[in-house]
Amino acid sequence: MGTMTDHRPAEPMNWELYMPGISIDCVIFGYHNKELKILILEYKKSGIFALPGGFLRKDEELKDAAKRVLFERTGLRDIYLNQFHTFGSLKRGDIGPMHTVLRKNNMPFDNRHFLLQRFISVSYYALVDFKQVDPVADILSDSCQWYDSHHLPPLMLDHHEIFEKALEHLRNNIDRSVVGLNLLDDTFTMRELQNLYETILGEKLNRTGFHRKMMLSGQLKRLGKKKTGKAHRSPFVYKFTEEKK
Amino acid sequence: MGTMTDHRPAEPMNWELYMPGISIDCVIFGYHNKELKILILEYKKSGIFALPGGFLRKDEELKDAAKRVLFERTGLRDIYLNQFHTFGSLKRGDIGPMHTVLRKNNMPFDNRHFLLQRFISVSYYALVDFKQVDPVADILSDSCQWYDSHHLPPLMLDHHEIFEKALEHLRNNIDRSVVGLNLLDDTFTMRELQNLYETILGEKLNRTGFHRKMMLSGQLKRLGKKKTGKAHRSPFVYKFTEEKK
DNA sequence: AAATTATTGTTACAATATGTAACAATAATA
DNA sequence: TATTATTGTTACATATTGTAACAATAATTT
Repeated sequence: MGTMTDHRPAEPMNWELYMPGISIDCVIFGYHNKELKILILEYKKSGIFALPGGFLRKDEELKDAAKRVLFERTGLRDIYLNQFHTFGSLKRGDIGPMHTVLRKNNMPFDNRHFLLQRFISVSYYALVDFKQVDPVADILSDSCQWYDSHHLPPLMLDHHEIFEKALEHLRNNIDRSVVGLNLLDDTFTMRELQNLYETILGEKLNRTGFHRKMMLSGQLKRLGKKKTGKAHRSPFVYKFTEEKK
Repeated sequence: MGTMTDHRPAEPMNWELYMPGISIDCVIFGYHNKELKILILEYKKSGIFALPGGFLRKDEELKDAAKRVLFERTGLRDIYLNQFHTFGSLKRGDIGPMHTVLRKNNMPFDNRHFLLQRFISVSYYALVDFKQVDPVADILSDSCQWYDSHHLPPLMLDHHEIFEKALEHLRNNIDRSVVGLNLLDDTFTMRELQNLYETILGEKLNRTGFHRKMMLSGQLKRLGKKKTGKAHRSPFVYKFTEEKK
């Protein structure tokens, strides 16, 4: 976790520079081995798991704050980001978990500490290339790891609800080429694209119907053939006509 | 403008009870005479127009805050509400307009006044029965009026962008019966329903195709006939099978 | 009372999209 | 050379959508 690079801010937080009561949470999706993966933080010594998140600087655009969080966790810039909902449930005001984190880390605080107030969470989901990501833990966390979306650890506060809503929005957007562009390699076979769809939607799709729909959609360009080494006809490889960025 | 009832809070705001930097803005849609209407506030003596909005109490759910704003402006409870986006552009931090409002109203303030900070706006759209609404101005405003969505006055800050995004979401949700349930009378003819669709979508629809789609959707129940007084066949009246609430 | 008018409800048919099965192509293996 | 597994293609049934034609009918006009 973060052995290669460390994007953590070196200085401790100066809370004066941040908007109080507003947090940014990110559901970071990756795709590997036919599994939809999510990046999850574990707070030091507390056994508390959470979505990667951060705060909004007073001089910063919302989306830039989300980009900053993503850079700090993944080292990647120019990531696909989509704001999907803002969560403000009062049970988010449960200071228990954060209280535990501060105490276990021997950090000084009183009950009016920035982190112990009620927070409204503006939430984004991100689509990243699993292979390019080097997950980095932050100053309060001892790990930042990919988890299969079907085997998430118990998450803090309403973070599981946030994940579920993000997945719902991802499913609604699956036909936009930006999904495949960011979760697959540059080139892929039709079966690999179908596997991605089936993983995200959580259901099997008809092979020929899928093939036809994709070819008619106009978002794919067929390239050469790909030798698989298997005892059967070799598939074509495709790429999206749209540029990644 | 609030001649019948006044839902304004009697007491001046105690800013201590509210989350700083977080506002709630509402795009309130009504429908009348084949026009999509929006409720707009005009601040006293300033010529500044804005969406109805308010602030989030520290002990209040986000959606309850939006409901409170709606009640204060329309006198209605149990309104259909949908959170669609959160706006946080730095240009929202432009204190010019609010500065003007406070000054013109001879309200004391300094540059750290609650209202002069940067705000993040969690935005909802609402669907209300035009005929049941009695628009009420608030303490800073001298009017709260319906405007045709095609003839809105110039709006404060990014409020026009907020309206446009709300309309986009309304258009995406138009096939859900909740739209017709809240914008039309309990019973209506097929033509009246089609008029609503055409107004919201901003385009003409094919009559027979619309009729068939609606009947096959299963969300309509046909009642008796309606004498229109016009020299032609009288239409059926319909209602939605789903209950209003 | 019969013809006219305007709009509604229904039917028909074409065009398009979707679900499913059959079949041909082919790269490696037996 | 035959076998095997998977791919690309074609075919056909079913469902959906776009469009036009036509029949029904409530009030008005003649």
